[in-house]
Amino acid sequence: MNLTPLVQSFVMHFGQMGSRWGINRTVGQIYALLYVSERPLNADEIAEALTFSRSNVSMGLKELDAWHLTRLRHLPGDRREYFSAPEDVWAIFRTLADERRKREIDPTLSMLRDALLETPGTPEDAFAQERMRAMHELIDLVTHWLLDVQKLDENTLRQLMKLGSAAQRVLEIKDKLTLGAGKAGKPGTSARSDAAGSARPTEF
Amino acid sequence: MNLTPLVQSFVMHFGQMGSRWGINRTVGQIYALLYVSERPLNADEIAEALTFSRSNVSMGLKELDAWHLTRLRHLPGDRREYFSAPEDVWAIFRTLADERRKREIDPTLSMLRDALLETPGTPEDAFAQERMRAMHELIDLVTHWLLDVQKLDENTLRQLMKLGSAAQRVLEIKDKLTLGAGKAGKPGTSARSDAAGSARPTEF
DNA sequence: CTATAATTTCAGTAATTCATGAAAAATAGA
DNA sequence: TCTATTTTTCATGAATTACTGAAATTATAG
Repeated sequence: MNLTPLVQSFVMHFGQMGSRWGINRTVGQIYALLYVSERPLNADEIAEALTFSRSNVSMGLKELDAWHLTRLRHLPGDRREYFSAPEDVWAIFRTLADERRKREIDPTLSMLRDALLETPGTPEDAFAQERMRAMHELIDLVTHWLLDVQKLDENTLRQLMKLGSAAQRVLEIKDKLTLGAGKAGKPGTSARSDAAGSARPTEF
Repeated sequence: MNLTPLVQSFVMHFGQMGSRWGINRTVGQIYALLYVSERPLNADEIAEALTFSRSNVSMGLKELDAWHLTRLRHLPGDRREYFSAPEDVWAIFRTLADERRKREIDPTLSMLRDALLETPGTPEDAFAQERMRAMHELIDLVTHWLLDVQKLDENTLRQLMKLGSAAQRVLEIKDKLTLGAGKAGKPGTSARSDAAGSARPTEF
């Protein structure tokens, strides 16, 4: 297995960026290779293509598995394990968002919640707690919003994203429509429209 | 300067999470301390509070400055430099998003753009390039969307986020309104509504 | 301009993370 | 069950990153 220059540069890039993304070179390169491979690869093929030791590849695959970024399958008449990256880029995006949230956000939200339950003993504590409250509110809001957005199907998501900040306009439109709902709006539509002005519903 | 237990645990948490966020312990702790401090602190105070060497604090502050996460000021009659974290959490969020995009996304987008300009020499290259195209399209879409969203003011953003995935409903509402625009819609409003069905506008 | 205080740089060292090969464990066909 | 093959674990060394104290640089008050 020798890689074409195009694949080489893609793989190398993922290796180098790995450190900025919180994964190591090995893991980055393995993922990149699987992502652009048409067929699943076994660990030996990966080790050979990237000139990593077999054990290093094993560690890397384990790490990718922990991120739920690989699919494992067996080919008939071959007892080796074959790995591939899911093809659906939106699904990959969702997985990444989920995992990063779990690892990078949730622990902090949890810590902040605990801190906010404490009774401040000093004026400094009171100030610090107010800062933590502001941080918690923002993270909580953004996190839940992204969670909600993630639940949308690909087409709706595309539509929403192409809309960009024109969503602001949509909010204005919604307000207009809500105002007119008493006269002409449909009940199901107007019932939902109060979400913008009140607390976020726990579930959609 | 000795820290209260509440502030201690906040600072420690940022130190520990630092590695997952791509910053080191020192930088994380310094930022946490500044964030919950009512008044700006000078480097010696930070070094004492966190028991870091003075030079380590200097490095850490330099790093935070590179992230545009600190404000520097001078107090009258004191030639030392005093540091603080901006109070506006939304502004901090924007700054972080900008910096992470610059460091973690832009280089990859650039690499992908270059790769997509190449003429694939083999069937494997053609497949790999198609995968890169899919990745590029997704990252580009999400990145521009977040850029657009970031431009909204705090209140609009709050409103949008509280709306959550009910934004899907808003899209439906918009469609209804757009359909009815020929009869009742205002020109300025309906002119914007086609954004959802066409390419993303380059600027808002 | 000089003296002094404050900050930064940098070389050396400590600590952490990464990668390897050897050995152990697991898996599946015979 | 036994055996051959594949995968994982783990101790060790290599490489990278983080931290320190001393020296150099920069800034300011007089």
